[in-house]
Amino acid sequence: MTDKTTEDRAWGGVAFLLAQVGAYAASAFAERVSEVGLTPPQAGLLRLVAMRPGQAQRAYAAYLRMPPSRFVSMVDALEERGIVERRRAASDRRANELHLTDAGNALMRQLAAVGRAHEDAMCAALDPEERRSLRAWLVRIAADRGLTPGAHPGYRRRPGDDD
Amino acid sequence: MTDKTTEDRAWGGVAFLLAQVGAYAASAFAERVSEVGLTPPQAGLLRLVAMRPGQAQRAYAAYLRMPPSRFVSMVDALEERGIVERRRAASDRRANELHLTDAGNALMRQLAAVGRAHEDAMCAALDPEERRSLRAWLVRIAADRGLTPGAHPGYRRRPGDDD
DNA sequence: TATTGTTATACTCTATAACTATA
DNA sequence: TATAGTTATAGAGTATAACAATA
Repeated sequence: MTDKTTEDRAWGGVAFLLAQVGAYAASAFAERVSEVGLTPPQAGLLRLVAMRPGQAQRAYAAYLRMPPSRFVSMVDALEERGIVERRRAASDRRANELHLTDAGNALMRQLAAVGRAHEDAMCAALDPEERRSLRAWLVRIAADRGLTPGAHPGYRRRPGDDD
Repeated sequence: MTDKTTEDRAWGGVAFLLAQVGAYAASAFAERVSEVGLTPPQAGLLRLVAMRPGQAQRAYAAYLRMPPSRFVSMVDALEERGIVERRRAASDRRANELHLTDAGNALMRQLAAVGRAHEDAMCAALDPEERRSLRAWLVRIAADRGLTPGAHPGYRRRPGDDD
């Protein structure tokens, strides 16, 4: 079943390769962040709160396209570990604004290191110039397909909404 | 929360973009093949049986890295619809060899058309030369990371096995 | 009456492992 | 005793939708 001289054609087209390599990238990243005690969605939220602190939960949840039920338990876990903090909004006492604690900021730095290592591993087969071009094309495709910067859609999104 | 002039940096690195665009590619493909009444794994199996007919189930399952339990119900569904056929192997009567029926071959042609449409949509933002380069780099990355040609790992694979 | 956050429930998907028939 | 295929079961993860507090 495994030819040593696998035909190039067997790899399939760009779309299939994107799905395959993308799934691998997600899986490998999950493994790496688990060593810092985080799941990929948690890491995504951390990054988001670090970039734009003090927003209401629903804003983050909407941006990450995550249902509220899932989002709440995620914040619960991070708050129990003292990474993230909920603060009642003064203007609207229903809303919870999210902030990173000092521990959260420290974790963010670890997370950044993990991200760099992952990035380098994924791009190991490419030289710096190829790496830049690849990134530019991926951004172009993502924008063309109407994806949200920094938001991992996962598989839960209904395709066809904009396709 | 949504800047009109989103900073390029907000898209993240190559690894994140691969995961994001890859998830989208998988999701959009799932939507397309569902119009032909198939799930993505079913489409993958169909392609595999078309390429190498007459192998035992366990060979396909192993190649697709799919647990037997999941594989059996998948074949059940395809056989009930008369797309795929199980034949007892003469040499080893425990084994089931898989073959496409005429209907299966016809469906394969539809599937090929669906695949081409999907491929074109995913690459709409790229010119032909960029498209070729992108494919070559993705193949290089996939090979470098030890991925199997034509096999979609999904998220079920234990990362770290070869990372 | 609508909205923010929360909780409860029900459902889908998956792998694990027991089982059968051949070898 | 080991292996191909099958079936049963239990667990994780998810979304849907009911709920409480505030607007």
